[in-house]
Amino acid sequence: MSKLRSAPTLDDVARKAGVSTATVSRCLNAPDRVVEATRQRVMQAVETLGYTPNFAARVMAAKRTFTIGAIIPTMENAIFARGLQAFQEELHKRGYTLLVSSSAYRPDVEEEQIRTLVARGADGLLLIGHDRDPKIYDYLEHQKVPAMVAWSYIPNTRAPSIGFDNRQAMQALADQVIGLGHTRIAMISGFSTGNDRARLRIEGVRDALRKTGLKPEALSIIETSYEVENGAEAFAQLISQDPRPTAILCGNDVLAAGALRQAQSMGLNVPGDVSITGFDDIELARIVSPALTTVHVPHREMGGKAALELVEMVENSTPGSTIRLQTEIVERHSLGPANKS
Amino acid sequence: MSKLRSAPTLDDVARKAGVSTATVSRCLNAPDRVVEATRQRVMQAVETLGYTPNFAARVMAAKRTFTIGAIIPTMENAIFARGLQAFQEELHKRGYTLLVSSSAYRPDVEEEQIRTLVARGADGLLLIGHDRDPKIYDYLEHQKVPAMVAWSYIPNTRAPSIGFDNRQAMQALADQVIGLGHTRIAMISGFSTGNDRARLRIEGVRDALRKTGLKPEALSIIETSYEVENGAEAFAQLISQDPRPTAILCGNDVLAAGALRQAQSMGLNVPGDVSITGFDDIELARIVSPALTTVHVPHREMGGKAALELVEMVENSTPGSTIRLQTEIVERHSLGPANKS
DNA sequence: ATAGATAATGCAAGCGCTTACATTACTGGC
DNA sequence: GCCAGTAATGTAAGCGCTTGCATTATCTAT
Repeated sequence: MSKLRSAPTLDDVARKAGVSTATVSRCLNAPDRVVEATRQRVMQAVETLGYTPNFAARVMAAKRTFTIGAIIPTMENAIFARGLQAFQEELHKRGYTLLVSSSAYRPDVEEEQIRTLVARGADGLLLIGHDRDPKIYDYLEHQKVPAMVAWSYIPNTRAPSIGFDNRQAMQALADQVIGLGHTRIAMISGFSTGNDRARLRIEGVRDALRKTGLKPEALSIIETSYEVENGAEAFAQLISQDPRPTAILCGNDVLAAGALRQAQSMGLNVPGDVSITGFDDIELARIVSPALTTVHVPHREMGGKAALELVEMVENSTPGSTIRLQTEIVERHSLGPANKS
Repeated sequence: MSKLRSAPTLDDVARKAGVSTATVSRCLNAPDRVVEATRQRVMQAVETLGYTPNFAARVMAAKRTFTIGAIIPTMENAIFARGLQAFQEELHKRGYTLLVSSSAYRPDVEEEQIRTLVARGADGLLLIGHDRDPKIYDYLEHQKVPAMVAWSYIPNTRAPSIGFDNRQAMQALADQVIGLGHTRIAMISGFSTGNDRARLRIEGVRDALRKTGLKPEALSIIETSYEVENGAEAFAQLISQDPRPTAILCGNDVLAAGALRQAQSMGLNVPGDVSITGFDDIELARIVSPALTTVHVPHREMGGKAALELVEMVENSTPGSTIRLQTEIVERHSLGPANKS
């Protein structure tokens, strides 16, 4: 029976070049183990046949995929984009391919994605934040797939992490807000269950309040999902309180952009009537006006180092180290002194 | 020699359940071809062993990956995010997994990514825009990997596409601008080489100009890459012309946001002194103030339908059909009547 | 009961590659 | 020139799964 015309295989190349499949394989994976003349002949054959190695077969034989998986909560806004880009670039330099999927902030979806990625043979995984069912860490351990957590820094957890201290960073910002005379402070946060970053940022604000003798229980917080609309809505709700807050700290820039828009559409001056702050310092923070005073996160550095660290874990079976990055407050124009009215 | 403890295989499950590997395989892939009692026993074994099928092996044996690849120009802004999300959701419903990578608008990178995705056995590919080396289409054809183009609508091309008529959409917007009395019009576009969307949008503006007897050659255009900064810079350059343009049409919302910011920082009122328009209607368009008058693109619809269409091509080896979607102009506040000064 | 049909299961041949090991082709030192 | 030593290449055994076909168990209608 004649073979159907289909993608050429190693065998076809070998036959065409008059060598064994082993030699072809070596040409592709370890060119220096093959003499010049042969290599040329083989490469010639590869070229004319338009041969592309079959990934699955290669993986199967070599037990390595050179693939790293990453699961991020969302792709709809730019929060993770820049860091992920750096992650991918660094990975690429090291010969790895990145597989990305997004979980829409849903733990069940995340778990499914993790399993999918593992089944696909990801050599390692990048996860965002620490909070997740411990069973998942068990599973990963059982499958011997190293995982690294990013966007968070918490030592002594199941997985090593690279990130910043969300709590401390937010506290520093709150300190500054308080220093400007604000006492009626409110907060718009992402949902804090299952999201250590959101949770710790809230704690950070409470810490700052406590430090200056303000009652942290009095802090009114609205938790919502990270969308502009929701930021706007939450703002409307908070600002209608009596007495009205003079500063509204937002869990991220997206929420802050929403709050800002709402303030403006309500005819409120920012920061004259009310101050608004963000977190992350994504591009958006500089686009809105007034530009957002926010916490700058070293996205690219985080992504790049995460890649290095993860590759190290994969290749040398090391446990991986936990790295703390610094954030800094970037003062722009959405935060001003409290309006003592 | 004792086997190293490693992930359990089909064989392990089969042995544990006292059946053949074929039966286990069927339990997993076609449960109704196996009798209840056996299935339970097998599932039990799967459970206790913590078995996860090996993807590469499955692919190799089944010649199908249930994977679709997508290569988008960038993940750094939200232009493709929403559409891709819809694409992914629809794919997921149909049992497919999406692999995404970004090419940073570079043809060479795109080509490499295409090859990678094909080598990984993607059953189909989603590409953005038509413009690319014909060799790539040859390659795809040779490898028998169906590809669908999105974000563009051009009939009778190498690959079927789903999208909108960029030229006509931009012309409609330009018509409106002209209708408002603008005659000195400038444009900030993305690089048009290798980017049919950018190219056609420019043509659209020229068409509108021509239609009303204005000279299309007089249109000054700055081409730059799609970043806020560049939009700002281009704006500064265009606005310094004498006579100064009264309307600046931007190739997308990101560029428009940059232009807007620059206008404001130069103390120019938008749209009082100069009108600015965008394209795409991403979230950003509603966040900036004044909110952008722009062209609304049905991102989610496009993504969803692209998925349907591509799956159809993959599963039934159909050539795929080309679908045209409608855009509409959304009037917000960055476009106003020409200031006859 | 029993032949004949049908459902459930098992057997075993690949899928396309990598790689340990075996074989063959070159080196240079004498 | 010959031999040890090394470099280049070939041989073939899997990797873990799916699936066509063969076999065996179960059912239906007489």
